[in-house]
Amino acid sequence: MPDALSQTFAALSDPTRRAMLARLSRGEANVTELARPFLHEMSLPAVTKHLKVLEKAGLVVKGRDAQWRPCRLNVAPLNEAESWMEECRRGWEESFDRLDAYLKTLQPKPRGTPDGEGEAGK
Amino acid sequence: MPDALSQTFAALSDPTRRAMLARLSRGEANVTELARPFLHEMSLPAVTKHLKVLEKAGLVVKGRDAQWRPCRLNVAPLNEAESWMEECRRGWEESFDRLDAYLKTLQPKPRGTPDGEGEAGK
DNA sequence: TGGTTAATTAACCATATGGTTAATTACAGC
DNA sequence: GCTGTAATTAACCATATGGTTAATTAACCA
Repeated sequence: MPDALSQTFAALSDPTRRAMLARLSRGEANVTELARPFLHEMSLPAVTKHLKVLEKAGLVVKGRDAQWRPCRLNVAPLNEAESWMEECRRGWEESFDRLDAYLKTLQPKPRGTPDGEGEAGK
Repeated sequence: MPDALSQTFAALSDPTRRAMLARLSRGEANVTELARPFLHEMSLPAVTKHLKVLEKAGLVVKGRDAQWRPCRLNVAPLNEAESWMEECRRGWEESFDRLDAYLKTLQPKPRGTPDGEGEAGK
């Protein structure tokens, strides 16, 4: 799946990677710094691989300073992912509005809606 | 990875599933309706599987009406995913603020900051 | 009872993912 | 030119994912 959104969401679908992003959201870090919290659960190469996933998704940009690779967060893909979700929720809310309007159409009862057991549809 | 956020993001990391969610965001649909746009690219069982992924992630709720399974979108997991991202971006923005404050500390130049080539750090 | 439609399950396959250990590259400092 | 540190690559393995076809379940209809 080479499309950007899929890569972004896939990158976010792992708790290790999310933790790395959260770490980077508080400032630059090189690979060993990033890896430190996980070195009791997994090896350094595993971290490198996770980092590569984040990089390919564009969420992390890796620089170079001698033998260190200072990494920083890039939020652009996050924004695109968020706006997809936003769009999705927007449609959902509109579908509620449409349902609401439809129900008003069905039940013209113009005076005080004197209570009622609810149970509108079924 | 049984944690909810991971499941949500993983569910969103496939274009077919996102398209199904987008469809559901405009209103309920049963499985064949949901599947229709994809039946030229994949089989019905494939769609069923995608649907199951969405269901396990809590993004879709499947009802039953005779032999039909009316599906509707549930946005709650979307909200949680979005707020994780929001939190991540928040940290990122704060780190910018901190950098800004730090730079002001370094460069007390109290009068008009008469321009400057930028190039603050390096 | 038998036929049709909706949907799922079973069995299988190829590739992707997430991890390992061991080897390798790249750089700094003496 | 060695030695140590940072990081990646290589080779490998187990399991997960995304798809297939064929069979099955479940409901309606007549």
